[in-house]
Amino acid sequence: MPRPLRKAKAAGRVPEVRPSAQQAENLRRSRRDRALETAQDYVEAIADLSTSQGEARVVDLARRLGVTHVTVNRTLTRLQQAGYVNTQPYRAIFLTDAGRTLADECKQRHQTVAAFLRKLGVSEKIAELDAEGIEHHVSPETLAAFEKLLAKR
Amino acid sequence: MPRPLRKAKAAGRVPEVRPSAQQAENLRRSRRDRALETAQDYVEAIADLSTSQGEARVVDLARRLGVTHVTVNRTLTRLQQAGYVNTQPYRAIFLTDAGRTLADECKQRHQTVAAFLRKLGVSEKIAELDAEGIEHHVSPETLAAFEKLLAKR
DNA sequence: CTTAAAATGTAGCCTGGGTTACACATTTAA
DNA sequence: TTAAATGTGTAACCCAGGCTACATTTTAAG
Repeated sequence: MPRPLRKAKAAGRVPEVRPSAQQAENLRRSRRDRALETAQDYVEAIADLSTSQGEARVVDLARRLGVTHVTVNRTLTRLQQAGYVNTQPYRAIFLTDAGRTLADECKQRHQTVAAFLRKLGVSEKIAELDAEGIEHHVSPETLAAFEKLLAKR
Repeated sequence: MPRPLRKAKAAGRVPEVRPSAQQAENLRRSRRDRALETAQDYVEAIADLSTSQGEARVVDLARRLGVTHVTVNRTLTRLQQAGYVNTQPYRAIFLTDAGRTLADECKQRHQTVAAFLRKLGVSEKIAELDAEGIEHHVSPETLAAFEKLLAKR
């Protein structure tokens, strides 16, 4: 008798159909969120540069984001279509109202996450590093929990 | 007379260390990490399925990860090249030692992050959801800080 | 005022990760 | 035993987000 290629299906058994579906949904959301991360990183960088340099230019963004100016350029096209920025050839980049709102939210959240990590005893540098990745996955509920702990003492 | 073209920057050159450079480096790391997230999600899912179902099949993975079997298939090819899994056509998927090690680390870290969030007062469901995204960005130092707080009380 | 340097734009390529449509293999039930 | 159902594989496409190489426009030095 040949070795069975697969195990027989346990008839009538319904082992945790839900958990798997829930997990899939979580992962799907994780991936969906990723589409917004770029926009958030960009508007945050543009806001910062506008403040510190007076205006945001493609090269500055490229330096700040750690990519080439080509990537910045193409991404800005998408962000403009999405309504976050206004750009004109060879001119500085400006945030729309929506972009500014998003930037403010992101900056606030980033600072909360970083401060939270520092409060836990994480070093300055690592807190900043981890916050950069974590911030995009923190729901309002979790953010509130972070703030609550920060308010203590 | 043609104007001299700008010389391309030497590849691999490290720019001066500046605040902006630091931020760029953080973001670069964030992106680099993303390349590992998929591997982690897959080996974790394979490990879980192997335990709960006796073996991990493509369809089960697809269901669990919330993608089609095509995506699973292509990703498994890469994971095999990376040395995390062993696959044969029409057969179950097995983790290599490296894959199992990675899976264990991930599972452990995921549970820590989720437990940490719950301890902060985040609801079960949201804790699970956020942990799914956050876990990939938690450095050993931050994980240790999470564990430390979990040990308290 | 010229012109080289710097900034910006464009073309084209790569990879990862998602999809649908269809082909082929295996399991299972009649 | 055979045919349908299920699982797996492959082809071909899409989009985001990296890149290099080259072209064009601005800007700034002489």
